[in-house]
Amino acid sequence: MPTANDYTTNGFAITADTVLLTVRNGQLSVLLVERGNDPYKGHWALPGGFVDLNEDLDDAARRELAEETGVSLEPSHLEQLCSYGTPGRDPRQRIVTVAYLAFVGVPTIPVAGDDASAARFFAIDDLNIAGSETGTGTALAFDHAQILADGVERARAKLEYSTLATAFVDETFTLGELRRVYEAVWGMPLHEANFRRKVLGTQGFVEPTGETAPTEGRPAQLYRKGAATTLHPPILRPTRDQPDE
Amino acid sequence: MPTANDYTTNGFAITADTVLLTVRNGQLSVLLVERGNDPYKGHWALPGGFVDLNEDLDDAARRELAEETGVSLEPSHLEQLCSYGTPGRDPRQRIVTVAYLAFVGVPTIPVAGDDASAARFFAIDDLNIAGSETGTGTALAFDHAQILADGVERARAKLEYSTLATAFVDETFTLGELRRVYEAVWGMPLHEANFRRKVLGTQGFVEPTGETAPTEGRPAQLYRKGAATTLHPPILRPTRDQPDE
DNA sequence: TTAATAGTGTCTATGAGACATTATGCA
DNA sequence: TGCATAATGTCTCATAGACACTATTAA
Repeated sequence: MPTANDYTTNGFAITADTVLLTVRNGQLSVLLVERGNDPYKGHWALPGGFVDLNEDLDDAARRELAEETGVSLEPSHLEQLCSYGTPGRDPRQRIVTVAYLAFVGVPTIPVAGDDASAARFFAIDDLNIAGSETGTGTALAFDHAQILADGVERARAKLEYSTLATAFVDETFTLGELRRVYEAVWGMPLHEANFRRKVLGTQGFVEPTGETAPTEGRPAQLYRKGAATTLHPPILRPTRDQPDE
Repeated sequence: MPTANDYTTNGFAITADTVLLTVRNGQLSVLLVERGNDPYKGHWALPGGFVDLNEDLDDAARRELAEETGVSLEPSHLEQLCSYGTPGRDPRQRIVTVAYLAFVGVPTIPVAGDDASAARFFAIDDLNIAGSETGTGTALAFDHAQILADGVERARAKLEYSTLATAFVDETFTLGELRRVYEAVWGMPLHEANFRRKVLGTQGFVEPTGETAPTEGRPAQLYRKGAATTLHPPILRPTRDQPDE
């Protein structure tokens, strides 16, 4: 098994890093690993690592995620985010990182790292990234704060026009659970009745199972993901009504 | 000046290719270069080439575009599209291509190639790419047909929620010209009166200059790009009303 | 009974699509 | 005058936001 040092040449190296998002305790959260080696030893970073010379990019992202965190992903649940290759972003050599984005529900995640010294979830609001108002002092390695910020914004946008939200809940779920996903990712409360009307009015978004689940109040109908992947019409974020200006 | 062969090692190489789109004669078109060397000698390809070891990715995209086609772009008019790195996509060695997307108006383009044997525009509908119905036999080099298809789809989507269309017209333009951009990119006729109402009703999209331009019929008001970059509300493509199914 | 959440009904404002009509240039 | 395009007005329908109200469970 190659280690990072095998790739330290005088040419380019490629890494594949993954922004794995989930919703835990009502908060949008990301899976990070603590780096066990320099550079940035002891800092938290996105799981990922060097792409092998005969390995496809997304295969590398899945392999590194599994090695460092124990999380195994279906190939379909991984989408490319962006690539980052500014000279100097890694002090060792010229490295171009292809970043991926993944969305999972909480119960599917057995976090246990092999290569990294630790792996755990952080609430986005507790990290210092662009687009997050609060944030204490957890400084991410490399330019991973920027990558994470780009991934969070992509996720927020995709909730509007895709069925992505169903990736964050169990196989069956209530509309309240689905709404709390939207609220956690967008960071704002939604109107319960209107949300229900929009979701049920969008063909193929969810379909009822006929069963109910207990809640604190009245039991809720259970739904499962429908056949649609894109939403017509989209479910838009509430008014960010100031034009650019 | 390094040539491609300088990069042929047993490691990774990075290329930066650009999908440069414009609207010519009412047709969405892309700038391609004819390859002067193997592999794919004589085939048409996206302009681009190898990234230097101490060069930023978007700098390389602009440099290669200028060298091969004579087109100089502002840095701001270039956005990253996606990266393509499947093993075997280039027969020489393992190459990861970072693809960029650019939008220009026709008059800004003095096409003249240095490195490539020829450079010219092709109407998207005349190429064999996904998402294009017709298409004669121009086979693109490498996986550039896929990259081009991804770029075209990105452009179509961005017209909906951004002021991108103003990048395809002159500094001042009529609403008819702007509408014909939308019609060319989306490949469908738009309702003239409703288009006008939506554009003028979107804060910051366009602002009147007070001057007029002659047309075949009644002279049209001239507008220039406004301060907005994103559109609230978006101008959505007409009904693709069949859900996924 | 109260708290809490699920679920329904309705009023209003807004924007989209469709269409009719007028305005203004040129051949 | 006829033609082509620009520009305006208006009708209808669908959807979003807001809000009131009912339903069903547990404590």
